[in-house]
Amino acid sequence: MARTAGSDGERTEAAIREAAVDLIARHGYEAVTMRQLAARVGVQSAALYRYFPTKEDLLFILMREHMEALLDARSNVRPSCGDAEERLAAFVENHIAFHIERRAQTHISNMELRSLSPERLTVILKLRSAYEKELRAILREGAESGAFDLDDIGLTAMAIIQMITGVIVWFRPDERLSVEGVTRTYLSMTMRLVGASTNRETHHVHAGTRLRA
Amino acid sequence: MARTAGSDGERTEAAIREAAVDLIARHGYEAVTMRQLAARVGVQSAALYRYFPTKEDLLFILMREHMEALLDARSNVRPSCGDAEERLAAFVENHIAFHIERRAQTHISNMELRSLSPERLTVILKLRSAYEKELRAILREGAESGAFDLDDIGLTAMAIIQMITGVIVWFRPDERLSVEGVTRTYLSMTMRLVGASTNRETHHVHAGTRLRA
DNA sequence: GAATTAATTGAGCGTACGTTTTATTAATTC
DNA sequence: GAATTAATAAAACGTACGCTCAATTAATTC
Repeated sequence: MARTAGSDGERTEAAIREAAVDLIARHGYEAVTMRQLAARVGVQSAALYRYFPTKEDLLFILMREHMEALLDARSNVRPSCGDAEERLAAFVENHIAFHIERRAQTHISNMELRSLSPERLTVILKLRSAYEKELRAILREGAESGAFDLDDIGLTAMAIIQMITGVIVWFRPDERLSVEGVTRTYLSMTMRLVGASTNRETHHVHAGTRLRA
Repeated sequence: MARTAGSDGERTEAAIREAAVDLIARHGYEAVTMRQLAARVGVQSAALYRYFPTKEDLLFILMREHMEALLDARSNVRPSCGDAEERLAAFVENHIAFHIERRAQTHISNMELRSLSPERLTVILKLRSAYEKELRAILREGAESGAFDLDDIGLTAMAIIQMITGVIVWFRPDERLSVEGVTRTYLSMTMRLVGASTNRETHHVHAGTRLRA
């Protein structure tokens, strides 16, 4: 046989991306085969090569688009330029919302860096550090204005990123914890971490929900 | 040819483990081949099977021993039973020291869980949660005694683990940052995170080293 | 120093991988 | 409605994988 009735390039490509994100996030890039991916899409493996020249191209495209989407999401929230604490809160809230919504892509972007060629790895790492740079700028502003009290901007930035990205490792949205609740708690922890002055006030507001688990 | 002059089972097995840890941490379990591993050891791939029945057995053994070593290291530090803050400090210091010293193994234990069979995955996850349970116990004690001020024990524990394990992602010991300096900063961040009361004092002690980066 | 055990090689088995090629059919254009 | 383009199937190519087996040599035992 050959072209199937109702086949559509755009839909097929989207289906490939979707299936690839899910499979690679679940089993890892190296463990996923092109035949497995094709089967999930409902197509022969040769058909994949009409849309993505190689397996690594597919991985790279998925990762690059995820990073670009992260930077875009960030740009759309940034304009609200208040003080450092407001900006940090916006950063954290956006980060957590974005990563919970895109668990699978985030997993891939964090785990499969070593499967990229050196040049492509560089591209992804540049996008990543552009994002992290924004956090460092916020921390620096807060440190200089006295809004924050922290030891080391670089270390604090890494610690915050690790902490708030770590949510996707264990958090499942339909449990005892809502996205809002988790975001609120992480925001509170972040503020304490940077020694924000409004620390204690923020606290006592939801003192009633404390000490779960 | 066959048995080589000076060959020794114990030494060969140790060499296989060492090479496997390095290769798997660098390239990922799925990407490393038995032939590649054998070449690194300086042996034919068939020889590997004298020491490890399958590739997955090798992975599992490496991971299990790493987790057991982590729990052992923890046991040797725990007896110093002071208040919650002291115990938390001991936990964090031990955790960071252990993970910096065993970067590669930690990477493997965090990244290659999905390559284990369900039964073996369960074994590793049990060891992991036994470790995390200790942290939660410390947090609970501190929350109840009033030494700490935190929203949610479970979330705080996960946040701390993610934060202090994240050190191995970017930290390289021979840079501007010493192991001691990083540990001190992370300890300080942890204490702020849990709302420990001695927060501010600890701070001003090394106020002179602040605001790097 | 013969018998036994330990350690390894070299060849190869069966399978599955990423990818290419060619043919074929569906949709679109004119 | 013929010509063209888009989308796929089917088959296969070359390679590399995890792993096994038989043979062979080094070390150890008695």
